[in-house]
Amino acid sequence: MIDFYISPINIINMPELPEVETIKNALKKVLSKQVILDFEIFNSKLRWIIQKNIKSIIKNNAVEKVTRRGKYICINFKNGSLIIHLGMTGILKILDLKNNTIEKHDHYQFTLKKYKIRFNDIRKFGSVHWANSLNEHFLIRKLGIEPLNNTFTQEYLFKKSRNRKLSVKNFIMNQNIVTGVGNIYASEALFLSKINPIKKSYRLKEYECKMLVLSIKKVLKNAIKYGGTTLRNFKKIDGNPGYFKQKLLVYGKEFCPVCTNSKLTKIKIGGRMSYYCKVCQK
DNA sequence: CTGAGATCCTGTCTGC
DNA sequence: TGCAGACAGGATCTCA
Repeated sequence: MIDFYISPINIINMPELPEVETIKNALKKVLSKQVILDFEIFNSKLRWIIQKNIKSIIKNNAVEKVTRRGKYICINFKNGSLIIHLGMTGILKILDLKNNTIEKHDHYQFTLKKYKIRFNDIRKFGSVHWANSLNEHFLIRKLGIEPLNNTFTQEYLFKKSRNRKLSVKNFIMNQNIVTGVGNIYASEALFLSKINPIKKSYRLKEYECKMLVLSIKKVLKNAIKYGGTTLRNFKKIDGNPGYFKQKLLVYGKEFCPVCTNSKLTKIKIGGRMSYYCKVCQK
């Protein structure tokens, strides 16, 4: 009766940095110092084919620590790391050892001494990789700065944005610039910064970069505090849904929370739905 | 190198 | 009721 999920659990949920951080922290409690007794693949065709040799590498190997880099969960062993991405619909189920019911969209699982951890992903945008050296892995090595680090500053963002013609929204969602910001928190941070998401990056002023850096940090920290955004049924380790959704200012909303009479503009930028107030955001 | 657009996937929703 | 088509989006890939 210990079955519970520790990931966003429905379609239309987008695990971004706060959600992955929350999941990582939950996973840490279950996985730290544990020995992997088995690794089984039910369906290897995810975003990338799951490497067949993972089982032989991690079997009887002990987890040293669980970390996060951008939107990736890293399970670190003494000789390397597993890199897990949840894609859009990936969830991790913590199951009783006796649970042998493989459900639709279950793709792989770890067996520990007391639990099984099973990955389920409807849209198969998720992935799992083994890396002998985490920071040299192709998924990790190109990643930009962690937004909650002190090195993520207005000077950095200003410098990086020079000569860039793409929209600010796509710019801050580029994982090679700053990691972990996805569609929801990009919209939120741009609203707090009073910056129009379609503005060309090279036109950002220094004070706008300052606002943007502060807003990104604020939005992400706040979301972590509230346990990640709930779009439908995000469940934390205790099984209670997160409730940051109610805290969202513009994403999925109809009216501007500041100038309440203005209808928010809803357009696609780079193929992604974007919400902003054309009165407040210039 | 840059940036725009296609692509992968499947459950849900809309319209005929 | 049934079914076709649109839609959602993270990250990579292709192409100009």
